Amino acid sequence: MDDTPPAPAPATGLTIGQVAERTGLSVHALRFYEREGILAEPVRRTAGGGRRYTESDVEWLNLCIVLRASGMPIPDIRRYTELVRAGVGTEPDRLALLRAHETRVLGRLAELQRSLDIVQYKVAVYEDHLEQHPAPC
Amino acid sequence: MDDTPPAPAPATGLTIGQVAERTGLSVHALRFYEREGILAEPVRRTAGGGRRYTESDVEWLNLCIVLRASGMPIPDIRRYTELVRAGVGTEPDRLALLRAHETRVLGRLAELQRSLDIVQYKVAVYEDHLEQHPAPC
DNA sequence: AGTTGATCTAGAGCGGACTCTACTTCGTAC
DNA sequence: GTACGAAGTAGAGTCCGCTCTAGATCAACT
Repeated sequence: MDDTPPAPAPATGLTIGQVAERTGLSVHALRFYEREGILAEPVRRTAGGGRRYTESDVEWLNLCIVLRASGMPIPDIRRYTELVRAGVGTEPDRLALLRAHETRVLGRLAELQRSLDIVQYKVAVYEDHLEQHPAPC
Repeated sequence: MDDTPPAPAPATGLTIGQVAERTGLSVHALRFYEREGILAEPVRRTAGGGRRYTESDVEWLNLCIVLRASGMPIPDIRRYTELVRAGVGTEPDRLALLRAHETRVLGRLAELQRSLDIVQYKVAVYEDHLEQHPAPC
């Protein structure tokens, strides 16, 4: 019989290249993250084995990027992902994990700020110095 | 002739262990930093080859610690150290280096703050949620 | 003289987060 | 069909900043 379905299902979703472009992650990093188990749900595949990401995959990745940018190690992101996957009932644990991270980030911010103060102090000292002893020669 | 000098010269200065204690760096890290050439001046040695640090070595190390804590890579610290060692005339370069670092730190602070905002938003969402659907039995 | 315990050097090893390689396969274009 | 780029896998390699090991030496104490 003659059914020639115009590529129905598999054409849906974003390729790994498109997701790389949108998120700023490399395709290598995307595959790496998947192997590390930090995607909320398994990525769908085409018949040929190609990954097809949904918009919500991209949103999840954006969260992962934020967590990484704020210094959360991959194992912690994995733990959080697992809680989300486990579904209803894990909310208190997720909250605890996020709160702990919040605390770490606040600490890091404070430390950075302290260092910045010192750097700025030194900058000011050099500026003063150079103002009084301009171009040497 | 009965001179029993009470350990005159070599007894001066801090041992590597003492410096480790004061700075919080490990003795390994101290030797590593020296190899990396980020000490302002060569550390003095006892007859037997043991390192003896001065107070100003410790001060310099404290600066290095601040620079590291604010994310300056070791090669940049080395560059700064070299400028300081080179002495008078390198002040403009040192200032430029510190200003560049200041800019990076400011950027990092902004990025961290953005991430923190998102984390705190999520924390708030979970808190709300758990307030309305308390302990799930 | 013997036993600690701290230090020395040179160099290997580690943990984290990717990044890259090698080689195969898919899908579309000509 | 064949040529090409994008994608697949498994696993090795890279970079950074230490950290640790091995084996020798040293200073002080008993």
